[in-house]
Amino acid sequence: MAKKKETISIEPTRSELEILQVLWDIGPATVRAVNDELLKQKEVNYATTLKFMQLMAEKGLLQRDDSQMKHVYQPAEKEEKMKSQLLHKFVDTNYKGSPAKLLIQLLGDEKTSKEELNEIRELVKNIKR
Amino acid sequence: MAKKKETISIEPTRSELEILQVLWDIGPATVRAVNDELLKQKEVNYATTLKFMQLMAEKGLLQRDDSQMKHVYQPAEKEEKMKSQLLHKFVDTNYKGSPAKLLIQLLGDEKTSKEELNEIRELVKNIKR
DNA sequence: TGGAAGCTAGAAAAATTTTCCTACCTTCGG
DNA sequence: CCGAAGGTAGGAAAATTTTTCTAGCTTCCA
Repeated sequence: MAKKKETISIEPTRSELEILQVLWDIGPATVRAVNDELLKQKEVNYATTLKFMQLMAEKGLLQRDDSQMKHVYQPAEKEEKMKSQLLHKFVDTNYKGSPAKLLIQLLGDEKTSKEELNEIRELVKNIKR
Repeated sequence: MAKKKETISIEPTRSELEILQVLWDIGPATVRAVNDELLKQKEVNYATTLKFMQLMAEKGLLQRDDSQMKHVYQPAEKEEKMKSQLLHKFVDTNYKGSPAKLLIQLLGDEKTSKEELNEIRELVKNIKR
């Protein structure tokens, strides 16, 4: 039996991704909870967050349980799946589809700390099989 | 003497990045040349490309030589510098600032081919010292 | 030399993304 | 029961990004 690998059709905008990230981090939540989380990062209006989450639910980015007065939202897709898709798109766009090119950039980049570099080396060493 | 590391202030939009990529690939070029390149990928209107490049020059994303009738444009920044910045922003947004997390995703991802994985291993092996 | 072809620039429209006002409903404490 | 607090939905507006039309200038060559 083959694994299903459909592609997520709707790509989140920046703002939508912020909301998704909050939900992945804290789990299913109300608009209020998400908004409170966002407030820790930047100024946001409750109505704006509400509208986004409603739109995202319509688009299929979020699922919502509206059986209660306080609707509870959660991401329609697992974080890993969405991130995988975003990463591959990023690699396609910026590294002509070659993850190795991305890695080269990472390894050669002054902004990548020594600790990060060591961590990366460890990772690959262990995977090596 | 300290190295300069100013941050590029303006972030390119998707469309702007496409144009930058063409210019990085083919070198300084006229709007016509860029548009022809873009046409290989998708349908684009000359006037649209022109307008983008004009705006990008205004924003400082491109530099232009308008001493001749056919203006010649080129990216204001080196590809590596811009890509580095985009990558770091991507890592911040999606991997909480940890490049290692990104790598884990890459290594664990079914969509990453065996060839790519091997290439990555080679890379890190060679870098190791 | 006359006109077609190619170029830039300005203005505007269209499309998408983001923001917020406000009306109305439900819940809850006094 | 009443009013305050907090919830949703609808409708717009604002801001940003993308697209296109067209006027006017220059070049080129038939």
